[in-house]
Amino acid sequence: MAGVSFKTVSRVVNGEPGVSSAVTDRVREAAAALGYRPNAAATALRRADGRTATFGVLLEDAGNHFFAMLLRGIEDVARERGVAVFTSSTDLDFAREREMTAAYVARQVDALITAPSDSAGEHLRRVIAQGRRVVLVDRTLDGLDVPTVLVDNALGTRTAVDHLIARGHRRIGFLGRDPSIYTSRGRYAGYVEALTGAGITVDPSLVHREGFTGSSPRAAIERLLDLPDPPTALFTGQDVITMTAVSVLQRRGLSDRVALVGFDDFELADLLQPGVTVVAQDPRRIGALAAELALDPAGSGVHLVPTQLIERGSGEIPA
Amino acid sequence: MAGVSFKTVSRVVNGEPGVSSAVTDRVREAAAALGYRPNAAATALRRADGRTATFGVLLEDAGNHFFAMLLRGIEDVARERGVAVFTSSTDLDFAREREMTAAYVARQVDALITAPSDSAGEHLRRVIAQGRRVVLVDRTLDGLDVPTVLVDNALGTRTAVDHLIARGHRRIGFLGRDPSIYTSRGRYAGYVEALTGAGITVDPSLVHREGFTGSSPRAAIERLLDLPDPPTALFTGQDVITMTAVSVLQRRGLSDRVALVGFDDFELADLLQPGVTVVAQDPRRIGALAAELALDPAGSGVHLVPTQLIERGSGEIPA
DNA sequence: AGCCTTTACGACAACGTTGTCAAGATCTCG
DNA sequence: CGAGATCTTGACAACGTTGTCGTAAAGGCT
Repeated sequence: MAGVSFKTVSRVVNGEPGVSSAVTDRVREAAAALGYRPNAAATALRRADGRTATFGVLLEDAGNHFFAMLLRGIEDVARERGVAVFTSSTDLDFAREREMTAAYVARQVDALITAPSDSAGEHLRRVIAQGRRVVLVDRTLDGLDVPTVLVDNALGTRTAVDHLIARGHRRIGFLGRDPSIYTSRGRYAGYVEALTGAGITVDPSLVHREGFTGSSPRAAIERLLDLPDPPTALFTGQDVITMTAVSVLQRRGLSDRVALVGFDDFELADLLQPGVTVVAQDPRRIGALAAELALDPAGSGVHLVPTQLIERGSGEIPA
Repeated sequence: MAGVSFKTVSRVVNGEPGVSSAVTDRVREAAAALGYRPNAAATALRRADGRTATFGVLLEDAGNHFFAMLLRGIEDVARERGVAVFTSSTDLDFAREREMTAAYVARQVDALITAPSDSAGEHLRRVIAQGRRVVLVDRTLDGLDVPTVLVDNALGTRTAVDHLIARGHRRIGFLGRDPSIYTSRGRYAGYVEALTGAGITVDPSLVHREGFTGSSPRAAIERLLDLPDPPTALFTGQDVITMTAVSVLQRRGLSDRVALVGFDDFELADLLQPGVTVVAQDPRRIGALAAELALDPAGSGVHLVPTQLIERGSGEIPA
């Protein structure tokens, strides 16, 4: 339509030098009139560096507030740099994790940003060996030397449990997710450290770790509260479990009697009665940092994003 | 490595007939050993139908619970069918909307699933004219004959406002988003219909529509409650505004005095005091339906997903 | 004017696949 | 045992770009 070779179009579109301004204008006009967009598949295929300007993001659940905000953080950075983002949720299903990793690799993503399960080590190693960039968020795996963004789960939990201990609590329940989840292990470790640091022995009957016990968090909380010598405080190791605890405590009229601190902030935590004290993460920042590491060829190492204890009432109930 | 031509590899990988089982095994072994994955860019480039098994999803905010769940619904269906999903949030910024649409078109998505702004008509028309599949969710545009998934915003709102009227309320505040948002217009229309249907004239001083008024929802709620003759009930036209209303009412100690019904369900709505009555949508179903329409070449028309009034207490406070 | 440099373009190969076609090997059946 | 059918495989073009190179035209210098 502009009466030039397709190579000249390529030059104009990519802003390469060596095209007269008259021809440039003609090409631009024709491109606008036709709604021409370069075919990204062909571009990626031909480019020397093979870059596709695409990330693959693989998280547990894009419907969960924490991961949704993490995704927003990735998006924010990606959009600025013209990178498109594939997303998918695993729901902790390893088959899906493998399948989606393969799907992203087939689509030649420039980087895979993922919160891996413990089992992911093997296939991630292959992905890395093929020279594809991998960035880990929220969770990590031994022996994988890739840029990683984490929080100090043990430290955050220690802060929370110390906070409860300082208010006189000795019997503090722990409600955590399956220990096969990296964050869950760190949080349990922090709980144990805090208690032993204060000279309190860990009472296994106050500990619920999903997958070990088999029962649901709700049943576990009920069980703890039904003990002859029930806990005076609860630490919950994830937002969903925290909300479950709030629900159970409310239904039993114990909201103002049993202290509660949860890991992860969530919407409306301040509007509940009492407000829920939490160890907050900054998932948007975690995501943004991960995306920057994915874009920076020199990016490496483990980056810790700090957590913050937010007092809202539930964690300040004395023993 | 398997000692065959690359065409034979293609046959094995795609399960085409006419390859002996011995060769198939050799190829599979070699592929496994090398971690070979077909290059999706090359495949898409060469395929007769040009399919990329990729969707582009463009919503307002993946961090908002409604859109996050909508995205999950899309993901659920997409994964089943081997489709990868690009996601991006516009935050109502039209420049981003255009930019990301172009980015998805360049990447040859099989379908663009989007909640369009009013301004998107022009560029979407071009995208459709180029033969690319477009599916609208949550919002629609006149003169775009594409598969669409909506809820009946006016009906849902009428149900909510009728519910308040049935409990004796006559002065019912309306707190909505910018009328440039499709859903916001339908919800306001439903509010007006319900009131006039009950013989109540709409009092403009009880109506806040962001963008018209200029002020924030929080300021608007404060203003309404400060009126000499304040509303006895509020209808809030979106989850974020509902949460703001809960916050203001709580701070003023009016939670048990002023009735409240909100559009959109949200987490913890049942754990607030009182529980928040809402007109709930089923965003996951909306997303799943949209994805199915995107995959089905025969999919067309406007599909309405029903809303449901969930009574939790705040909407049952009498005048 | 004659030569060299620069500018502005096009021709062509290549990226890694799939679709088409051809050809050799093997099987079937009278 | 031979002719035809079928089965298995490879050669080659093509998808829409980018990178390399060639070349005609224009410009600069002596």
